Amino acid sequence: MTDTDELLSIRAAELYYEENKTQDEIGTVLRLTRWKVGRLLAQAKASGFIRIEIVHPRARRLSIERRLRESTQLTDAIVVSSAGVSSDEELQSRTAQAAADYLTGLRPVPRTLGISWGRTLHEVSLHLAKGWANGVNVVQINGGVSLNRRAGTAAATAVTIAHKASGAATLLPSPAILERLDTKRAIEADRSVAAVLTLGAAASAYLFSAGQADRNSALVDSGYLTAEQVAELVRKGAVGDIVGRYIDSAGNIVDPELDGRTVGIQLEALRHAKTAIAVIAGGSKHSIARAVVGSGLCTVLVTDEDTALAVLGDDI
Amino acid sequence: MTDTDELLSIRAAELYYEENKTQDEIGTVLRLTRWKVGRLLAQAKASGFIRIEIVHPRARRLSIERRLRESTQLTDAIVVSSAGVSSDEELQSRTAQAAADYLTGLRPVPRTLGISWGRTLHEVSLHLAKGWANGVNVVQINGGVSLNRRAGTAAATAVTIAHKASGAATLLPSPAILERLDTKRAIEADRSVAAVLTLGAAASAYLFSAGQADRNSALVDSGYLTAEQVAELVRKGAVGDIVGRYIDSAGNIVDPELDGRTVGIQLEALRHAKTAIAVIAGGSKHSIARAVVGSGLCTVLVTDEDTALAVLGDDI
DNA sequence: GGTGATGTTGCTCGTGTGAGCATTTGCGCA
DNA sequence: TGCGCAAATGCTCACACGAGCAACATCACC
Repeated sequence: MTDTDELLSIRAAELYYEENKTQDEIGTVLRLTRWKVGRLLAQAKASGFIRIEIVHPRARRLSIERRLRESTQLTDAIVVSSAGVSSDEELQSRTAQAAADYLTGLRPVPRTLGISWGRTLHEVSLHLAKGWANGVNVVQINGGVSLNRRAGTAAATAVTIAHKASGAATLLPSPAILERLDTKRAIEADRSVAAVLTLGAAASAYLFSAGQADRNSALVDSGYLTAEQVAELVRKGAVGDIVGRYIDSAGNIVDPELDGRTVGIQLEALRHAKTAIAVIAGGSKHSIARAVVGSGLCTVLVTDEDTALAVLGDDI
Repeated sequence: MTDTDELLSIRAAELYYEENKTQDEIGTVLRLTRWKVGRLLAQAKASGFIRIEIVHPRARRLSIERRLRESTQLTDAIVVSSAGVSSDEELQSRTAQAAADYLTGLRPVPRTLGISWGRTLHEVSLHLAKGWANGVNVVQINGGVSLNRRAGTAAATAVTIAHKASGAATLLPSPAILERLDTKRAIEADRSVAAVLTLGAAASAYLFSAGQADRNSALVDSGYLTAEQVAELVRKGAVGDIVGRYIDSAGNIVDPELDGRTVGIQLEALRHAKTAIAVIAGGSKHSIARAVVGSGLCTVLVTDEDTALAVLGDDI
């Protein structure tokens, strides 16, 4: 009997959702009472036969957001739908848009916003509307001025975000990673750098992205690391980087020596921050997203549906 | 204003469809009146942002079926949903199932059912339930007894369909295509063959599939044609075959000489039949499906969603 | 075969929602 | 500035629908 009922529920669902018939009409067609039809439809829904998707670049997955808030220590989660998305680029664009939206609606409005840099953050800056806030000062929290032709992207990101909020941008005039520890100590000791780091460590909110640990990493692209060095980090357990610092799946620094040569705020500053917004999207960033959320590096996660499910452990 | 409205309609849709909130509740959250929310939802639906799919192996696409009935001369159309289908095999299986269902529900129950043979038809025979009808006699309408190890599939199909309907199967003891015209004439003249052909030409209903014109054709597979011969047929405009006869996109015989050596009922028998059910599924059969429907070779089409859209000319 | 437990069916009632209409708002144009 | 038109808004009404309940069928078990 259950088998016939299942088939009937499908026939009913077709008439209900595709043909917009009333349950009563469906009852007439299928020779059922109107209540039976209602129950069949409820059954079809409960069995997951009815899939309702909101196909729109700005659609979100509220149910996943709720699950994230409930099963992690995140105070907030923004999950963009991946319905109808083919490319990773589109996914990143959607996520960046969502991050811009979130930032715009953030209350209280941060006085100082600490930001990292990268493709994702840059896209966020472009998606922000002019006047998204009034008087937010932006400060870079990790090094990374131009080593290559990508010149100025990091700076442009900070300046754009600040400019669109009628605020000022404070840049961190330092490479991301230095070759020698004492050089790093020296540059950190420099007043112009130290002041920025102090400012960054005391920001009222943070906005940062994450990099995956592979040859496509932004740090490799920018010339701070070689593909081989990253491969070695992966061998040591690295899943990706946050503000230039490589972490393993437990959120721990993978290579203390390398980390010592990395310029930027400490991860602890993020861990203790009241508002730390991580923007992470794309299939290659599932592991790092998991590590970031799992180890409490952010209070807010802005991501795509698939990454969110990976964080929740729903994928296999 | 339209832009904000679009965004609002998405937010409303999320709350309505994902969170099962009432329009009134949504109004409270978004600071809108309950009527505005209703209008936003209607707008979201009208704009196609809300996609409702019935994910089930036996789900059909009634709207496409209706369009087919309206814009072609088909008396009936069965279109199975391709939602959640990954492989062509699954699509064919779903379509075969639907064909079996249709045949079971066919009224008046045919006294004699003319059938072709092939992978698809064989699958239909397997999907038919025992006792799907009572006393239907099955007759093969085109030649094709075993030339290779696939031995007996054609016969098995006919016998299975007949057996499950407590009827008898009449096999056509002839190859599909003969090498010489006079051999074909001779075999046709043989009483045992002629009787079957006469019976087949007078069947009360037909059930047949179609083959695509490429190297994967069943006729190539069975050894009746070489891949080169098929390629030559394609050059002449062939899009596929029906009951062993290759036709072009207009439904005309492509190669009269070859057709003269093909044993089976004439296409005209199908064109004039009261009930001619074509079962055609899979991405490679779009053209042949189009040709069959366009040239009136069937009165009923059982197919998959994508093929149906191709027949309607919705693809590009 | 009787009896209780469980699931199914038919129904009442209240609520959510869409159609249709009155009213207001916004906007172009004189 | 004022007028007229169109679009958006607020509302009434009717109705489709789900929750909850009573009656009934079904089945296991004594």
